[in-house]
Amino acid sequence: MPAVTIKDVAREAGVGVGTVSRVFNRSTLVSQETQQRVLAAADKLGYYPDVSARRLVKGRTRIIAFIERHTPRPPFVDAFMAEVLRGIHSVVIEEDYHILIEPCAPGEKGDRRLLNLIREKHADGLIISGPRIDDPIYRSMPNGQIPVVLQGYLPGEALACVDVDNYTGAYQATEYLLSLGHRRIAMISNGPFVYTAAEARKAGYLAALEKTGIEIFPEYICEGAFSPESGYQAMQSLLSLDPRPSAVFIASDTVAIGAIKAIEGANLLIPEDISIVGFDDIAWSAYLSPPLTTVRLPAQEIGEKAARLLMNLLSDDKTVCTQEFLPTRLILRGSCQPYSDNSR
Amino acid sequence: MPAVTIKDVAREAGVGVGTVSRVFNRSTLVSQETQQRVLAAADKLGYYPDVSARRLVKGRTRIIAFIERHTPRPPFVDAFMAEVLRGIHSVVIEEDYHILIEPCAPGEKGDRRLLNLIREKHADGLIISGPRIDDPIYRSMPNGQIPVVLQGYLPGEALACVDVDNYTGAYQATEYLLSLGHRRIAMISNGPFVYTAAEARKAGYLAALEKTGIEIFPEYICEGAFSPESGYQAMQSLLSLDPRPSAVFIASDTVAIGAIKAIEGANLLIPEDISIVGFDDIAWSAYLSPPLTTVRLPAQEIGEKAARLLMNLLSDDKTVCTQEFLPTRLILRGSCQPYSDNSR
DNA sequence: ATTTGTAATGGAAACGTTTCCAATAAAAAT
DNA sequence: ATTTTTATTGGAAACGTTTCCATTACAAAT
Repeated sequence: MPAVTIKDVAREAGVGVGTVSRVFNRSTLVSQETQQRVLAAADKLGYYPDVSARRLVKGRTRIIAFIERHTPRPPFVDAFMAEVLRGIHSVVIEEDYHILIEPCAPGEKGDRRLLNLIREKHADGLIISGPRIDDPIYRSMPNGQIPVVLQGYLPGEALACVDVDNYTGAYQATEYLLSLGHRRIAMISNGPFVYTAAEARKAGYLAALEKTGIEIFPEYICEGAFSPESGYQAMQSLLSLDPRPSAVFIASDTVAIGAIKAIEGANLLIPEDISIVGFDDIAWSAYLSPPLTTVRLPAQEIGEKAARLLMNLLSDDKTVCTQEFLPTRLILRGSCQPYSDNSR
Repeated sequence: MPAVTIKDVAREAGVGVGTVSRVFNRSTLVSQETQQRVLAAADKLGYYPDVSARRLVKGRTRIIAFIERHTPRPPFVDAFMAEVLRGIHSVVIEEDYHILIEPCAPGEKGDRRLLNLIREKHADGLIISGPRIDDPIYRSMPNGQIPVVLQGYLPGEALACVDVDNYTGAYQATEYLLSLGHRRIAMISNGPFVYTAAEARKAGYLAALEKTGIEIFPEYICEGAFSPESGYQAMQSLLSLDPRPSAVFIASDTVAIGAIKAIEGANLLIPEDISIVGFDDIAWSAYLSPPLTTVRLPAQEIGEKAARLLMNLLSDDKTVCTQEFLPTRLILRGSCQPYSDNSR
């Protein structure tokens, strides 16, 4: 059974192909009566326009690509990413766009895949997630060829982007620990500092300490790697320090879970011996014991904003390339308490 | 700057368009020499074949759609889903396929979206995730129009599918609790029983009990709803029972987290007062306290298998519609202990 | 010398739309 | 009555590929 095309419908309805096309594009310049006839014919024949043909002639795909540009290992794992995706989807669906997901880890292969995506015109626009400071791709990208919005932030690039305000989030978390009287405050990053989010959170942490005039110990700053395991490791090294920190700001709840394990393993109590503030407010955080005080980020909203921005760039190109930073919120739960000298 | 097409390359290289096309399709019937010339010309002009045009003439998109057919609420949230997606991606990328993600919740809108996806030829094949028993869509799907593999299982449908062996997983989990001497074993499902996975896990649980000849209390069977919150609720109702269960099989780690909270809230200890077995082995499970004994499922492998199956269906249509059920593995950790009469 | 076979190539047709231009009919303005 | 405008419509051209068929050149076989 060969596919039924627009010509079949035209013949059936006794009209020209142009008219059929106009009907299906909700063009107003076709009389009520023929419109009925065309629709009836299409229905009878079971006609649906072929999206590939439409794309060819229109030069538009109505597809946006979501580029996962994280390190080779965890492309989709992040529950955060899933929520962002949900946000994106909820807005593009309104405009009848579709989403292509493309994990393109930095490196020869991923770079080529990303570039080809643009050059072969797979999508009309890109949302790039998880940018790294050391990523040279933005320079080699066919310039201005395709609208891009960064989900994240890249200093120095004139790209539209939406991100959570990592700096302020970290600043407030640290400030909160300071307000509880803590002075030996360590930090474990969510991931390597080549990720701008990790860097920004560290900067917020440092700024809060500096403002209070507290000396900064380099050994108090550890690098996580997105996993509980990395948090476990980092916390162990922190616990071996003398004096050990009385509080730790951990820039990822997932990493924090491993860190908590390490603390328990050392027979220390949270928050009695060590206070903890996390970051992300994943679904599980409220159910840890004690419930984790953490920085909540509007994951879905980030996706929505990014998508909305991209939609704007796609419809009228005179849109300026905005940079939006969405506010976080510190969620107080049970993993912190005022400083008291419980350390050795 | 108008896009450079195959004609430009042909002119530049002094050959016909057919030849250029052949070069780019790695056809062997073109001499080494012209091949060089064409490639050089293409490189000079910066030519890349337009994917839409190619799709139109080939009648193939080289896109597969991943259909999220869960209930309206949580389309992407599941970390499990993310891993499956990763598995899918890792195999389709080898064949130069792309992935479209399409949350199509059951209902008028989602149904139409799913159907249009097929009828407008957005993709060559479908992987449908999260099937529900009560989903009528499979009957209204353009029959045999498009290769489909189910990520999950739907009894009675002659569809290719790959799923985890939920039944056996649940059976083994329950059997384990029985072997520890427990007799009052409750269960909380991962989600509503219209989801085949939830149903199968319940069946496995029941079968284990029946085999041991244990009376089944309907009040011991609770319905979760994918969230920690739902687990919290369910466990509270379980704890109010008299006698309360000495062990609970919870068919989702995420749900289990909420349940654990409820147990702690009642000032009971795991595993001293209640033993717990979860399901899924999410990243956090090993870091709970006590570490959660749970049923691990090969999430990524499911994605790989499903994708591989779909690739087969796409390449030669004589492939039979296989049904694969991947084995689970019970991971013993610290949330269970032999039965002792700690209950009131 | 002629025929046959093979490898390489050019170019038209086809894929299924949209869009533009011309044509027609009807209505309005002169 | 004639011209101008407006509302519909038909259909050719275009979008950028692939594929098929015909052609050419040349080697091999007769």
